[in-house]
Amino acid sequence: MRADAARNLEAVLSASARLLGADPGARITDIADAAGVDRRTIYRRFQSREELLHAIYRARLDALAAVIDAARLEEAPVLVALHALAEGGIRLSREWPVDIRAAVESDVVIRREEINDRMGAFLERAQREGLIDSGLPEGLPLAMLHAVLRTLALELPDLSSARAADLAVDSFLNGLGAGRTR
Amino acid sequence: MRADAARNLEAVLSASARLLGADPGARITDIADAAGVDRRTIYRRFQSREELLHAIYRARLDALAAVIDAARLEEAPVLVALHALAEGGIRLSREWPVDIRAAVESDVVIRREEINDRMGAFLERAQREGLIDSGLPEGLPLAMLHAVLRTLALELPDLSSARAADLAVDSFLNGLGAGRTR
DNA sequence: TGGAAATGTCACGCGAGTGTAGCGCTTATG
DNA sequence: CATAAGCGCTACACTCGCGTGACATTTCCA
Repeated sequence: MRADAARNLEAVLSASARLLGADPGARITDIADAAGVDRRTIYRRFQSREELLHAIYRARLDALAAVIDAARLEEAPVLVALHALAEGGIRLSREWPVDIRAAVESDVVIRREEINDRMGAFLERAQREGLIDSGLPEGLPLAMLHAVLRTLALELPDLSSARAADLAVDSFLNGLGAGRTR
Repeated sequence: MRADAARNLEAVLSASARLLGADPGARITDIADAAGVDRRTIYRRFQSREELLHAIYRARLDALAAVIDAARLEEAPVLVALHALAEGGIRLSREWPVDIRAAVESDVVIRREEINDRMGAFLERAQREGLIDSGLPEGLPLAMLHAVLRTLALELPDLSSARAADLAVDSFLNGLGAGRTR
C-alpha cells in the first residue's frame, strides 16, 4: 500500500471511531469530512458501512487483547495486573471510543465474550486472593470495572492515562469515601 | 382523554424508552409494534419522531427531579440522602432507560444541567462533611455516581432496587475491595 | 521522469424510514 | 344505546443516506 493511502486509512479509522463512538448513526459523509477525505475513498477500502464499523470493532478488540496480554492477568500479582489493565484499558478507550456492546457481528461477539471471560477469571482470582469482596452478586465486579474505566477514560479526558489508572484502581477497590463507613 | 387512549399512550412511552434506550435509531414501526399499536397512532400523539424523543427525555427528567426532591439533598443527612438518591435513580433508570446525554434540545439540556448542578452541590456537601474524599479531580464524584447507578440499574436487572441501592452506595463510597489497600 | 496507484468530483439508482390522507370499524362513556 | 373519540389499515409522496460508475487529476515511487 502506498504511504499516503496508509495515512488516509489511519485518518478514516480514527475519525470513524470518534464519530461513531459519539453517534452510532453518524453519516459516512461526515466521517469522510472529519478525516479530510472524500466519501468515495472510504468506499474504496470498505465495501459498506457495516464493514467499516466491523473494522473499528476489530481494531478495538485487537488493542484490548494486546492490553490483556501485556497485563499478564494470569501470572502477575493481582494488584499489578489490575493497574496495568486499567491504564491500558483507559488509553484504549480513548483511542477507540466505540461501544463494543453495540456489536452484533458474530465473530466480534465471540471475541468480546472471550475477553470478558478472561477478565472475569482474573477478577475471580482477585476474589480468591482476598483483594475483592467475595460476597458480591455474580458479574458485578466485571460490570463495575468496565464502568469505572469507561468513566475515567471518557468523562475526564484531561487526566493522563497513568493518573486516571491510579484513580480507577482506587475508586474500584476503595471507592470515593474519605473515611470508613463500613 | 379516553381511558384506552391513555393506556396506549403509556404503552407507547414505555416501549419508546425501552427501544430507543437500546438503540437511538430504532424505527417508529418497531416501537409501534412493541407497544401493540399502529404506527399511525403514535403520529396522532406526536407530530414527529423528534417530539416523541423529546417526550421521553422530559419523562425521565420529571422522574429524576421528583427523586431528587424526595431525597432532600439539601437538608437530609448526607448518607440518608445518598441512599434515597441511589434507590430512586436506579428505579428511574430502569423505567426510562434512555441516555439523557444524547439529548440536544435546549430545554432538555438546560434542565439536565440544573439537575447535575444540584447533584454536584450535594456531592460537594458530602465532601465538606467528610463523607467523600476532598482531593479528587473536579467532576469525578458526579461522573462516578452516575456510572455506578447506571451499571447497577441496567447490567444487574435482577437485583431489587433496594438491594441495588445498597450495593451502589457501598461501591461508590467503599469500592469492591475486601480489605484495606489504602 | 514516467507509469501506476490513489484520490476528487459529479452523477445516478436504490431502498428504507418518515410523515400524511382517507375510510371504515371498534370501543369507551354519557 | 347512541355518538363521538380513537384506532387499524392501505396507500402514497418525500427525504435522506447508501453504494456505484466513469473519468480527469494528483501524488507517490521505482
